[in-house]
Amino acid sequence: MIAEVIINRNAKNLNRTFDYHIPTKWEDVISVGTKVLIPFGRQKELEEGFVVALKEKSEFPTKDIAKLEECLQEEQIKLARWMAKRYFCQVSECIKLMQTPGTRNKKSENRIGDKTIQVVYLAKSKEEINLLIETEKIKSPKHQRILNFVADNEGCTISEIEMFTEGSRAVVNTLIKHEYLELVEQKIERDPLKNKQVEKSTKYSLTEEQKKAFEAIQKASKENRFEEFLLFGITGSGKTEIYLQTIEEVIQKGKTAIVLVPEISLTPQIIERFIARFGKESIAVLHSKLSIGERHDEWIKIKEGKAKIVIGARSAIFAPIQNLGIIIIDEEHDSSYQSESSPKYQAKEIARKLAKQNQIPLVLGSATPDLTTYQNALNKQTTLLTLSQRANQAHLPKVEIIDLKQELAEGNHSMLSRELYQSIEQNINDKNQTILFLNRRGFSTFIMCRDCGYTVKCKNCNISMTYHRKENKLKCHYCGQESPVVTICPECGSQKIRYFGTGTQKLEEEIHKQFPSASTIRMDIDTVSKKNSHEKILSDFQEKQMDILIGTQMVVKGHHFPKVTLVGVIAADSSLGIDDYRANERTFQILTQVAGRAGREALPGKVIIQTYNPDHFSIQAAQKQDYQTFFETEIALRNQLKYPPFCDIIVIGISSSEEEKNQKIGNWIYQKLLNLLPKSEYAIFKPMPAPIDKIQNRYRWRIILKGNMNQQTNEQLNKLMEIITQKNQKDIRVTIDVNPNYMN
DNA sequence: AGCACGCCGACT
DNA sequence: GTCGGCGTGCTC
Repeated sequence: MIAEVIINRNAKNLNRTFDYHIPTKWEDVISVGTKVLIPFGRQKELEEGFVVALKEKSEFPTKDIAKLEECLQEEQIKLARWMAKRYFCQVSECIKLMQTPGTRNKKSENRIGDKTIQVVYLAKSKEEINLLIETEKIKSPKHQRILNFVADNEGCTISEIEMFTEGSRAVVNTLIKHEYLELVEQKIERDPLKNKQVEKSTKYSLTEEQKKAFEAIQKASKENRFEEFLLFGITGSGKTEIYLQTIEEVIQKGKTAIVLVPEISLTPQIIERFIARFGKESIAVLHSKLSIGERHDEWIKIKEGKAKIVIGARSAIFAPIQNLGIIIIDEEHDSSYQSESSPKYQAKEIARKLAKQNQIPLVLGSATPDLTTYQNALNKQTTLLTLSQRANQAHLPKVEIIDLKQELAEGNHSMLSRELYQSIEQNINDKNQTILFLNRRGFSTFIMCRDCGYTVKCKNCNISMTYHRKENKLKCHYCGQESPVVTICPECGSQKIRYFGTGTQKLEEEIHKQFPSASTIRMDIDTVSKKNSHEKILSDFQEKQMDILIGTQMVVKGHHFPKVTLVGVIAADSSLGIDDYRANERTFQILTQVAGRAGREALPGKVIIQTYNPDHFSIQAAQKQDYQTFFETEIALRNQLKYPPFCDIIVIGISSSEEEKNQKIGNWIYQKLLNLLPKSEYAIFKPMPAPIDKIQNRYRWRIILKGNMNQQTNEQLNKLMEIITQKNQKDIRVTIDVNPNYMN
């Protein structure tokens, strides 16, 4: 017997199968999905691969498979191969998502910089790492950077740290390998749910609406058939209770469940509700803040069938769960379900595929559904289940829109309108809590010379630098580059360098100036990057009764503060001006969510939205919490301009370190596309520089296609990619993105 | 990706 | 003559 094997490494020209002979003793053991070690080329070490097909004969002289290891399911291999075509990536990249974290061959692991990073490292503490750096066992600055980064991420207690270091740079690596093995044997105790002691909760009785929704899902589940549901309910309408009761039924049938939640709202509160109902033994949690080791343990817990419910972010859809009974995707409109790095998969799509395969229901929940999802519901492809009442009878907050143009005209140049100022003051006096939302981090968002118009940009990226007051540095939010503060114009020598634009840091400072007695806490990427700090900020805010929480997107998702009665949106326009077909949708969604944060219990809530576009329909609809009107206006626009769901936007991105190369290959691809695709079905736009035309010293061009991404086109684009890979122009990278999250 | 081969210039 | 730097091409 011959096995077709895919090498477990993501090099473009290895994205194909190789034939290997299966020794007779293993003929019964090896099947599609088995992980094998094989001799490859002239390499001394065995290479890791996956069997993706079996056959009788090969046209090549074959080598023998040398070793077997744990395996994936045939279905998973099929899914990976399908994904590679669908999302224009390597099969091995997709398989990577399905493997137990931490078990992957070192050689095939991530790359940082341009050298292969190889060794897995476990250290007991940050001190230990510092010692390694001091004693010069770790020399290169890259090592140091990685170590610092990892140590920071993991916190500095007895924790396990993954570290990758270059090739066979001997000393460090042997040392590291040695300790790795030792510590694996010790099996450090780790449990992401360790601190969760929650009292058992019981079912709530459902309202009529909830009951109807519950029963509809229940019916599909009982009949063992695929059906997609949109559970459309405003904040507080009791979606979670429906999830819980549906899952309970599924588990009673002896089946299991996957619950996807946006990364950012995978908060203790959500997890606690599940633990309270089902107990923590039967729950596995997967999210990006877990260390590799913790993730590994959760994965094993699922694989061994101990966990019946998987709660996790996007990638949890690949959890190795058996006997799946339902998939639930909460906040289904959230952009984090689409991966932004390769493989650029959409978790909703994968979920749909799995649900069909297993003949089980798929439940999408949202208060502000994705336009495409709602359109599907209207077309009856998806069953619409509406929850129109707030279950706890809390009132909808009062939402006011403040016109900042008018504020300016009346001489108020501060970032707080008079109305918002007074409301905050009132709220502080009443000892109630306030959330202020501003979707820009840092202090000042751009820096310009008043005399010559020069703006300070990142030297690697064509992007304005953001001033961070706390570190007193300029930072590039794309590549992380830092540079010292500029006071004299590098172009004309003028001293009239001015800092414009407001970020969360400046807002916090301003609040301190205006309300010196108020206690504030800030939450954005800069303050939550450390493990558990997200959790800590939220609990500090709640328990220490702080007056004001200032933050970006992440303050608006999935938590529940009974004492927050005022929410202020500092600049509702920040997401409107972007050249992106989803700008209106994003604005509406985020404003609606923000509004949902205020007044969730006995206390009435108030929301103040400051904007320069008070008449914009996204903002108007958000004020009234009126999804219908928003949907009707926006869907008409999409139809008129031929944007999704009426069409797919296919972005072919080209990047290289020399702009001329982009232009050249761009024109070549453009010509190919003109020949390949039927003119009547596709609008093909000429190659052009991308809106952000340089990131990390790479120039970026793109070609935009509008049309339906059908199977035929998909195949043709895959063929095109193959030709491009074969031409193998080093330094040039070509990517294909279908309906990307961000058009930059 | 990794590894060898081969071409060419530099140097004991 | 031979050592090593890098560009090229192949791996079942």
